[in-house]
Formats: sequence, structure tokens, C-alpha cells
Amino acid sequence: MGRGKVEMKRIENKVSRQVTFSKRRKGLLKKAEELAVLCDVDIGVIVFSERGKLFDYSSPASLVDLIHRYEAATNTQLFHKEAHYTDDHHQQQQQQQMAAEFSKLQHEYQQLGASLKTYTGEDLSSLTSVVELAELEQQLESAVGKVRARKDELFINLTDELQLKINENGRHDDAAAAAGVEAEETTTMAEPPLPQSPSFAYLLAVEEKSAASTMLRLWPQPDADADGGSSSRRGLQLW
Amino acid sequence: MGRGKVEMKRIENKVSRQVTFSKRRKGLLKKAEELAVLCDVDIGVIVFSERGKLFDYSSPASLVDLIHRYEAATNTQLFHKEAHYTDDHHQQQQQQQMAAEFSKLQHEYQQLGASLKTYTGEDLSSLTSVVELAELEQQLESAVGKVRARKDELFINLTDELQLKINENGRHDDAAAAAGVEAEETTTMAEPPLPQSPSFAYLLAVEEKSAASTMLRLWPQPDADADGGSSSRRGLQLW
DNA sequence: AACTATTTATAAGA
DNA sequence: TTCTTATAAATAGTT
Repeated sequence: MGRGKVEMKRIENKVSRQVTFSKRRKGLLKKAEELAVLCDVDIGVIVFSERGKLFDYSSPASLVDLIHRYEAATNTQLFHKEAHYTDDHHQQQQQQQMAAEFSKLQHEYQQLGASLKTYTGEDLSSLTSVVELAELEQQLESAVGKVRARKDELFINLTDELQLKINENGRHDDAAAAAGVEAEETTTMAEPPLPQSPSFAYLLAVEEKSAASTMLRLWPQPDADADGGSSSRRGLQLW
Repeated sequence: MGRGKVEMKRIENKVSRQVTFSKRRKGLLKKAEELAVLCDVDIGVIVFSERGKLFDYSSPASLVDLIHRYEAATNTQLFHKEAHYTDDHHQQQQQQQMAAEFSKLQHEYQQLGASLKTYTGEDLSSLTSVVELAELEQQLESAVGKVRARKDELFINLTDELQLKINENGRHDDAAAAAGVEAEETTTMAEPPLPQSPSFAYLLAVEEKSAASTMLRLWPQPDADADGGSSSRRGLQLW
């Protein structure tokens, strides 16, 4: 409809193209409006110019509504709306699971804390019977035994090392009685009296406080058994 | 363009309207395509018939892409896409924070567990010096003292209650030596021998296991002091 | 942007 | 629906 037929291909002349775009765009939107009015239907038109400028028409509904209708009609929305929903859902599930684990861990943490307080004797309210208390007492004594054993082990290693050093230096032949007695605590047998050196004396002074609580202890089996017949665990302790 | 002019208003005749819709819709889409081709632009057309049927045209991009471009150009997308983004972002932050707290709690939980193992004597590897071990020993002994005190307190309460019941019943004048000895553990002084009753005997049997570990204990001050000079805490224990 | 020759779209009828 | 056709409308090329 013009002075000549136009080939249905891109107009290479830029000016012509832009002019045509302007004319035909106007015509398109007019046609769209006519169709919408005459036939009472929903129409939306989106046009982007070469430079990216937006021209649109929609009636009677808004283009946004039309887009939603379009998404609903084609399930195109899956590409972002439902994808988002899926992500959300997944994320929510993860978060809920993490919250549950968090809560669980929190509970266990509190339980552990309570156990520790019980073990420290700081809070014994969870133990209501004499039996329970006695069991805890046993456990604690078992722990004391282990700690003491380890301590003595370390202590003896230290003294041995010192002995070695002293022997290498080839001096210090004084008789040191007190140190020997304290070391006997765990070995329960006589060791050669340890020579006294300035550094060794310092160590003994540091340990004197704890060593003083375990001067003499005798019993059939020093094993730290968790439970069982405690009737066999009898002995004599002097401290 | 037809046999007569048409008024720009809804065509009331249904058939005419539908026919016109069909013709003009085709024309509109054709015009849209021509515009897109001739002018090399992006065009999208959405048409819903009265009955809701969708007719669309888009070129060269897909309608979905056009819709995205439309959303981008108008910020219409804020209505759901960006809202979703905001939610996501917020949710992610929350989740990260929770993850951080979870990790922290997990660490603290493990620390507590290690403390407990240390306290139990189960794992003393964290204590490398004799001094540390000696301190733990002291703490444990303090704990033992507290537990023992609590146990004895409970025990004495029990025996007192029994005594009361027995006195109310006004019978049973047998001499019960063993029970008396066990009660002495904490009181450290002679109490009148407790009369023996069937229920009391039962209780003693229940407690015998724990009571067996503290048959006789003598020392200047039975206080369970946390620290201080332990040089004064000496005594004799037979169990 | 206006003009106008011409093409195209389409209303009405079949 | 589709075809026909008279005619309204759109628009290419010109000014």
C-alpha cells in the first residue's frame, strides 16, 4: 500500500528503515487497539526499537496482567517464577533441617554442660538417690586414679630425664630422701634415691601441693573399673 | 477498508465480531511480522480471544525474552522477580548466619566433650604438664568431696526418716551394729545404735555397694574446701 | 511532516 | 470457515 510494493526483508537504508518503523509501528498499535475495541479482547503489543526503546500497547488489561496470563497459559513462568519457587522451597527445607539439627545440638550441648557440672560437683541436683551419688563418687575416684597415674608417669619421666642429665654432668652425690618418697606414690616400690639438683628441687616444690594428698595408698588392685562388685575394692590410705 | 466504514466500538453482533476478530487478528500479526522484518526490531504480540484462547507472535526474540526485556525496561519485574530476589538474599543471609552459629556451637560442643573426657580421665592428652594434671586431681578430689557430702546428706536424711518411722511404730528394740557404723561415715561421732526394722534393712542392702567405699574415714576437718593448703588435709581411711 | 499514488486490509455478501 | 470484491486504510516514496 504505497507507491510501490515492498520486499519482505530488512530495509537496508537506515533512514527509510527508521521512517518505516515509525509509520508501521503507529499503524500496528492502531490496529491492535482497533482489534481490542471492536472485538472486545485483550491485546498486548511490545515493540523494541533498534536502539532498545520500548513501545507498547495493551488493552483493556495491563501488560503486566497480560504477561501473567501469558505465563499462566504457557507455563513459561516456570523459567523464572517457578524456578524461584523451587529454589525457595529447597532452601527453606535446608534451613528447617539445619534449624532442627541446631536445636538438637543445642540440647546435647546443654546436656553435656549439665553432665560436666555434675562431674565437677558444681550441680548435683540431677542425682536424687544415694545410689547415683555413690556411682558418681566411684567414677570420680576412678578418674582421680587415672589422673594420678598419668601425673606420676609424667613425673617419673621428668625425674628420669633429670637423672640422666645429672649423670651426664657427673656430679651431685647428695642424698635426697623426700623426692624419692613422693615418687613412690604410684610405682609402689622403692626406687633409687634421686639426686637433688636446683631444677629438680624447684619441680618438687611445685608438685608438693598435689603430691601431699597421696602419700600412702595400699589396696589389692589399683584398676579403675567402672562398676561391678566394689566389695573387693578395700584398702588402707594414709595421707 | 471494506465495503463500509466501521465505527470504532465493540461489534455487538457476535458472529460479526468473531469474524472480524479472526480477520483482524491475522492482519495484526501479519503487520507485526512485517514490521519486525522490515525494520529489524523485536516485536511481541499477545492476544487473548474472548474465550481466553491465546494467540501470540514474537520475533526475532522469544516472547519470554521480550517479557524479560519488558520487565527490565519498566521495572515491572519488581512485583515478583525482585521481590523473590530480596527474599532469597535475606534467606541466604539468615542461613549463613545460622550456619556460622551452628559451626560455633559444634566447636563448643566438642570442647565440652573434650573437657568431660579430661574430667573422666578418659582422655588426658590435653594435659601435658604435671602441674596441670595435679590441678585436675585437686579439682576431682574437690568434686569427690562434694559428691560424698551430698551423698551422706541424703543418706542421713534417709536414716533420720527411718528412725522417725521406727519411733512412731514404737517397736523393734534389737541392736543393729552394722547400720550404725555406716552412718558414722560423715557424722564422725557415735550415734545411738539404730533399731533394725525390715524396711531399714532393705535400704541398707541397697546402699551397701556405695557405702562400702567409705567404711571408715577419719580426718581433722571433713569440709570439702576447693583449694587452699592441702598440707592440713591428712588422715586415715579404711575401706 | 505532508502528500498521494498505490498497495493492502478487510467488511459484507455469498 | 473461505472466497469474493468493493472500498477503507495504511503506507512507500516523494516533496
